[in-house]
Formats: sequence, C-alpha cells, structure tokens
Amino acid sequence: METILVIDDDENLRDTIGLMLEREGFHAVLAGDGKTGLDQATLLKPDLILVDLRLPVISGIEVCKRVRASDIKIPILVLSAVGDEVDKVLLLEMGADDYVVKPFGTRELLARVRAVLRRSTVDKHKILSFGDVQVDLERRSIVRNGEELKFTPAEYNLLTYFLQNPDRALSRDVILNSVWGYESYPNTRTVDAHVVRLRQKFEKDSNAPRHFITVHKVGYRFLP
Amino acid sequence: METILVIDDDENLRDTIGLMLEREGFHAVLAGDGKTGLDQATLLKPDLILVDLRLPVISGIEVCKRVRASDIKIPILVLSAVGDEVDKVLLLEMGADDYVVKPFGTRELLARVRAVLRRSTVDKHKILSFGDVQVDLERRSIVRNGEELKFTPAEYNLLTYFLQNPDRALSRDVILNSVWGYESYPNTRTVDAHVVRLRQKFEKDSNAPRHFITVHKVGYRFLP
DNA sequence: CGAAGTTGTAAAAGAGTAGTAAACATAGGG
DNA sequence: CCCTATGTTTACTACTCTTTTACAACTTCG
Repeated sequence: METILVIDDDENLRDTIGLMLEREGFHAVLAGDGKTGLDQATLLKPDLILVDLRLPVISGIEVCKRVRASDIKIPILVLSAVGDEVDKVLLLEMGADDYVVKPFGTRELLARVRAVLRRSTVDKHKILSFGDVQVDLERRSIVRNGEELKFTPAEYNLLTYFLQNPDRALSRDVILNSVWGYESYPNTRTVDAHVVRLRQKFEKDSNAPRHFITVHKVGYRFLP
Repeated sequence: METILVIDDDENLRDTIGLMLEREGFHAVLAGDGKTGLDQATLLKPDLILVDLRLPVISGIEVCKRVRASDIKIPILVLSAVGDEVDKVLLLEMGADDYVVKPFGTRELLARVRAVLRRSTVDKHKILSFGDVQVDLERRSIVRNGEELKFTPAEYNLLTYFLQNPDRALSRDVILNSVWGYESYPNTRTVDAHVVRLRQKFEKDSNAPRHFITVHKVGYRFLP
C-alpha cells in the first residue's frame, strides 16, 4: 500500500484529502505545518508528498527544496491556490513533480496523484549511498564519482547488508547468517577479512575508519 | 525520449508549448506551417503531432488527412480556437486522436498529451534496438544493417528478454523462469550456453562483451 | 604493566564459477 | 522413420573469488 503524506495547514482540507485518499486505498499521513511534514517525510519515506504551497513558517517551496536536498527521491505534488502568482517553472525546478490549482475536484487530484506515482515507480531504482558512493541494487553496481567500481560478490553482499543496517552494532554471527546464509559455515574471521577489503576500498584512511567501525568483542557497525 | 511535433503559425504559442514540453522531458520539434509540418512528420516520425486547426495554406484538418494517408500511425492532437465551429466528429474522423480548445492551461494540454501518448503506446508496434541491431516484436525479426538475421527461438526469446530488461542484474534463475517458464527445468548452465551464442552473434569482440555482461555468481546484465 | 584475548592484514591454499566446444537429446518436417 | 535443426548437458579449462592461516598489532582489564 502506498503512503501519501499530506502537508496542509487548512485542517478541513487536509482531513478531506486524507479521507479521500484512504477511501481510494492509499495510506494517508497528515501534517499541519512544514516542519512536522519534513520530519514525517524523512521518518516515513512516503511514496508521495502532497504539499500546500502556502504554509506558515516553512513554505511549500522550501519543503520541496529540503526534501530534494536530503537525497530521498520522493515525488512531490504541490497544491497552489488560484490566486498564487507562482512561477511554475521555479516550482518544478525546486523539485516538484506536478501541481494542482485549488479549488480542485476530487477526481482531478486523484488522477494527478496516480499519474505522479506511476511516473515515479517506473524509474524508481533503489539506490543506496554513503559518502560519494552510490550502490544501485537493480544494476548491482557500485559507482563513485561517476565511475563504476569493480567488486567481488562477497564485497557487494556485505556492503549492501551494511547499507541496509546502518548505525547498528552487528555481531559476526549475525552478519554471517544474514550475508552468507544458514547453509554455509565459514569461520567468523572471514567477516574480518572482507571488512578489511571494504575499508581498503572505501575508507580514505584505512587506519581511522569512518564508515566501517569495529565494535570490540562483538563485530562491526556501519556509519553512512 | 518521446518526440512531439508542434505545428502552429503563432510563433509565440508554438515556442511556449515547445518549452513546456521540453521541460516535461519530451523532445519538441516546431513547425510554422502545414507544409513544413508534414515534411517533418514523415522525416522524423514523431510520437505525437500537435497541430493547430487554423493554419495558412494547409489546414490542420488537411494535415490530419495527409498524415493518415501516408500509413504512419502517429497520434494527432488538434488545437482549436474557441470560436471555431468545428464538427468534433468530423475532426476525429479525419484522424485526430483528441482536441484541445484554446485558450488552454499548460496542465490541461500536458494531461491530454500524456493521455494520447499512453493510449497510443499500447498498440504501437514496438521495435527494440541496441547497437546496430533492431528487433521487431511484431514481425519477430532481427535486423542488422538492413539485413535480416537468422536466429533460433531460444536465441530470440532470450534476446528480447534482455532487451526488455536492460541494465539490470538478472540471475540465471530469474532468466530461466522468465524465458523458459516455470514448467521446464533446464540446468542453469543452459543460460550460459545461450549467452555464448548471443555473444558470438552480436558482440564485436566476444572476449570483451559490451552488451552481455557477466555478473559473477549471479548471472548477466544486458547493456543496450 | 603485562597476559590473554581480539582484531588487522597479506598471502597462499582451496573452492567454486564461467567460457566453450562437443556430445547427447529431442522434436518436427519431409 | 530418418534427418535436420535446435536445445540441453557434460566435460574440461581457465579463471575468479573465498576462506583459512599465520603473525603482527592492538585492546582490555586485573
């Protein structure tokens, strides 16, 4: 089920939209101001953000900018009042994917929501990243500064596991089970050997790791 | 990327539409009169033609007729002024796929454009291509430099599967399931054997594949 | 501090994987 | 019913990757 975050200070409208979305099978999350909205966005990573252009404190444009700044690629649909003299180009440049002029019909909004979602799912490659490195799960590629890196399967598997479990102390046993699976029983030192390689490849200073942190007597912790 | 041909004698409007389309990720080609427009149409084979109804010399209706007469199946969207007393039925009979009444909003036009394109792509006979090779799914033919290539069913199935899933790491199991189906259980090495053949046929240097890339311990990735 | 245990690391042994041609199997047409 | 075209498996080689090992360096804690 797709989650849609609705950011609007007009409680009435907000609830109406929320209800409508729920009725259409979406999961709607509501926020009354830009700040809350942004928090929700980073926390929930919704599939779409519906944001009012005129918001107190943090405007809709600002929300667009900030969502785009954090590298989460969530499509954004802006709601603007008919009077708003907004440069549509600016809006799209700020990272909005589409906009609807109030007052709008339920069906129109829904059509837009679906259109944006459709477009975004097409090119929704999951790309994990840390530092200047991007990992494309679909292509199974690792890119740094636009350049594809060579890597072995174990390196890739371990790296993506770390990326998907950031900032957690992971014991060697847990890592072995998750990355190598239950069927193979390598020595736990194997993990160490591979972490060494990841460090050599991805740490600027291999002696002072910033991403692949040793947790003494336990295992490792990955910091993006 | 989709190419859209805009035929309108109003330079201002033409440019505005062109700009808007470009911004939305289309490739816009502009023509100021029916004659030029028709030439462009046959030359470029755009994915959509946007044509003003009131054109000097050759009218929009005439453009529709002539495009339909030549057997290119390009969808046409007609722009008509509000005063124009046009029989909509006639318009559609002439080969237009939809029409928009001026003055129109950017969003409305875009919505129509997308709608028409969506409808037309469904039954557009798709030609997949990579390098200097074209694969016509409808004819089930593979052509290189205007010459039809011979191929076996398995070669064709595997190749088209790759073409339809470009730039993704595909495991042997996934390939087997998708190309061979769930009912047959060939060895995964079978995939390798067929990839070898595709390479021999389509790679310039079989030792340094540029299209059929090995993904160690996983399978293959196809790059157009 | 110093002993015991833990981790870092390079290199070698070992295990597994892919490329490839040829053998084998199968189906469909004549 | 055999022949041919195609598909699948096998066998072997070359190669890549993984794991182990050995030892140095480090951490912890009494």
